[in-house]
Amino acid sequence: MELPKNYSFKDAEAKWQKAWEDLGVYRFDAKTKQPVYSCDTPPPTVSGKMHMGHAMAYSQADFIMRFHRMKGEHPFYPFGFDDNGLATERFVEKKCGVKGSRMPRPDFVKLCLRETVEAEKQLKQSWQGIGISCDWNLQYRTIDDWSMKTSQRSLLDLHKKGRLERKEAPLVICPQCQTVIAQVEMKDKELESFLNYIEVEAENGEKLQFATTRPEVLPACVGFSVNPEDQRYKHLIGKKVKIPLIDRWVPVKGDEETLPEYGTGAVYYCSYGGTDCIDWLTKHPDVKPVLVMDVSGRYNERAGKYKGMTSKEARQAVLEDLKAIGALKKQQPIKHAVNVHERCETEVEYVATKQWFIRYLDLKEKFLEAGAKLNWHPAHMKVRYDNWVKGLKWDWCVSRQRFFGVPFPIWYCAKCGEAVFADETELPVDPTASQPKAGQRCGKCRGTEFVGEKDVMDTWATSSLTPQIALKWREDEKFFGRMFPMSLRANGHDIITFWLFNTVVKSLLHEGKLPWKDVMINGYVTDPYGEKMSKSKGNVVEPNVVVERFGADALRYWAASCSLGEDLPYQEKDLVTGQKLVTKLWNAAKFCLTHLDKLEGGKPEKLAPLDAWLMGKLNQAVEAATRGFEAYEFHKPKMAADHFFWKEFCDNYLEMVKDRLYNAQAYPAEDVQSARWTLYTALLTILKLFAPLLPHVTEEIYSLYFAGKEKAESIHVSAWPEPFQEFADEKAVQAGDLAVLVVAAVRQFKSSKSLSLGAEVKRLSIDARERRLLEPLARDIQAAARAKELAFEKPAEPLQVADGLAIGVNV
RNA sequence: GGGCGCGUGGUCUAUCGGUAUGACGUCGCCUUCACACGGCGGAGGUAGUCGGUUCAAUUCCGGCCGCGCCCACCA
Repeated sequence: MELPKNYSFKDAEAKWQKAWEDLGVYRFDAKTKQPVYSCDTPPPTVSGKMHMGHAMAYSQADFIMRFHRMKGEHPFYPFGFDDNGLATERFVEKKCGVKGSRMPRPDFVKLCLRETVEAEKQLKQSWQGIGISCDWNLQYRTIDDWSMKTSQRSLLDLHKKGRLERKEAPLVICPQCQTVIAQVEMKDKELESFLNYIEVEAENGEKLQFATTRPEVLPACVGFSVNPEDQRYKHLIGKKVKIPLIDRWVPVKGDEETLPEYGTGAVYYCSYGGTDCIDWLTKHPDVKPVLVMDVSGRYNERAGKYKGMTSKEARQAVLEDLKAIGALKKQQPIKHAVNVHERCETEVEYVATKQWFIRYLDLKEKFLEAGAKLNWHPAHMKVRYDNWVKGLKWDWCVSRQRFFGVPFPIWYCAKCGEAVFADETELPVDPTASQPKAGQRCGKCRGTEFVGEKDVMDTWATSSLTPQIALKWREDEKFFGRMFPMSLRANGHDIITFWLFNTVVKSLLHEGKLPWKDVMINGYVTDPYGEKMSKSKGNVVEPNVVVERFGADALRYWAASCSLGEDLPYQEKDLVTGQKLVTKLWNAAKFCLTHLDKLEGGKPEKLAPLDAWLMGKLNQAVEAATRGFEAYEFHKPKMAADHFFWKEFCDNYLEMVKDRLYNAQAYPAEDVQSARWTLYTALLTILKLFAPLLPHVTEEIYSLYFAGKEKAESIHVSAWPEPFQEFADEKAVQAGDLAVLVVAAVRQFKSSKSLSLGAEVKRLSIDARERRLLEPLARDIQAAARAKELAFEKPAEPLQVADGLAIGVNV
């Protein structure tokens, strides 16, 4: 058997990606008798291209899935696309030159659907291009009818469980752009500002001051706080103070959080000046908010003379008015961080609106317990989850004032405003385009006219259901029962607090258990200097380009080079390393196969000493690789396979066994048979160890030779190697290691004399004390050293090989 | 400001109680038979910094410095 001279990764990778798909190598079979190993991977958003971070993270998850497949488990490995939400709207608006807010929603939604289908095709190609072994028949989209149905079903279920509520909540708006903005559209900005000291009068006539950076919200002031321990003010707690300009009396509360040393130690609260104000109002429910700002970003009639102004205008006006009456006592310049709208850099405003919430703050303890039951890889990532849960202050707001998303299955009674929920049989439903089913009446006033909820759900409300979406939740109960919880979630460390946490929440609320057993958390990809890749820095490298130049196997090899959870800089040299390995594998296989035609018979009873050494080393590599993959530490299998293949197998074994293969007639038949069997077994095992990392080149070699001999049609469904316990022979390993040292010493000698490695040695002397150990390997050593004679004797000019062992080389 | 992580030869990285792994680069040598997309050999690090625990620390603990990520409108 002769392999072609060169391996073309371009041809082979394209060929195998297609063949795997055609042959259904990765197809999930619901009737399988094998234990199922399932994986919940992130659905990438369709609004972008695949980037190196994706390439790394999905490769890392794929290593694990490929390992489990070979271990004899049956993978359930679906792939999804996340295509609802703000990012997609932006993407479509930009691409088509439209504005979602300026066109009829059904038209916009239709447009988004069309564009995302197109984008998904390209993304699918990118993911296939790096050799992901998911089953594309299990593909889902977070906006398709099934996902929508699942998401709406989840909402109805939460309603039934009393977890859904509609309540007043602050919404972030940009007063400049006059629009509602999302968390992700905000950024931090260090701002030069003034801390304004304003005087108020207490009930008892006492004058005191508070300090604020936001005097403009004064018309909305409803409360006042001091620290309960603060001797200056504690006697005022429970009394009232009069806010100037609006002459409103507001209550003074005692709050631990009010720091005596900041400003004057007194603070005012407005509805709403910021999240702290909202918190304060939540803590003091007896105080009613006075909402002075509308969604337009302008003050309304409740702001009195400031009506119609924006914050910026009001700040000016309020300060002037305060100055005029002498209430502005001091202005102290300070720097502080504020949230601004990323596009126009305007400070954001908070206005109160009705929103849908999933009530879950009471379950913090449960969430912490759940987090503790998950198997985190790496373990320290759990802390991020814990800190997030402990820091939660809000229920989960799931409504968004957007267009392209999963609609709420909710109408409101046109008469009394009472919410009416869709029936589960109607799902998926768009309440803006349909009515509740016939005969439905308002539960409160018996009204028969309804208005559909216009808001759509937050994208996390749906993507937090990926296990339910993939596993046909409430559609195929038997299947779901068997498959849930899933085995593994692969997740980036940046979205532990969103995607991972939200998925845990939904799963606990719906099913009362965790969605998966294990989680593996991946890191980021940075540029060669450790900086995050971003368009604005111009340091973005595209995986498609990398695959084109170096091959998917090389890309994956790079992705395996860091430990799980670590950030990895993209360096071209690392891709070259992978490419070299692929070439080396090809060449080594080419050599082996020319000698395997004559392989006859099965496993020998006893191995030749050198072969026993190699098998001992092979066993170690197999054990290390298996342990590594089982612990999600894919870089360990990589190192084990690398080391065995490159050092032990190529550099030493092949060089030492060559003579036995080329001059077979000069050796006993059983030694030759031993060599051929070892060669076959070691090569096959090497291919298998590398198969999860380098699926293409290993499959190519396997298919050209081993597929015909072994039972599996693809290396990826062949059995993961087990150590050959019957050949575990410590003495042989020890002897082989020593023989390798002797050969290395001869090489070193030749190198130091500027001799070719092929140069003949007249006589090689090995210290007689090692005769017992090395004599069985004498012929192999002699052949590798190209020595005409080999003798166990005291060397004339000794070269130190190891402690206690010296050799002499006579050329 | 809070949390988490990281800081190892020129560059990236493994190890994580007994002076350190590998890759790339670099220098020298080697081309008849798997591979010059190669082989062999050499040089190069006292593991950010200070201090503590220990017979022994890169590895454990604490301070500091630097970097990254997540969170947070201390009015």
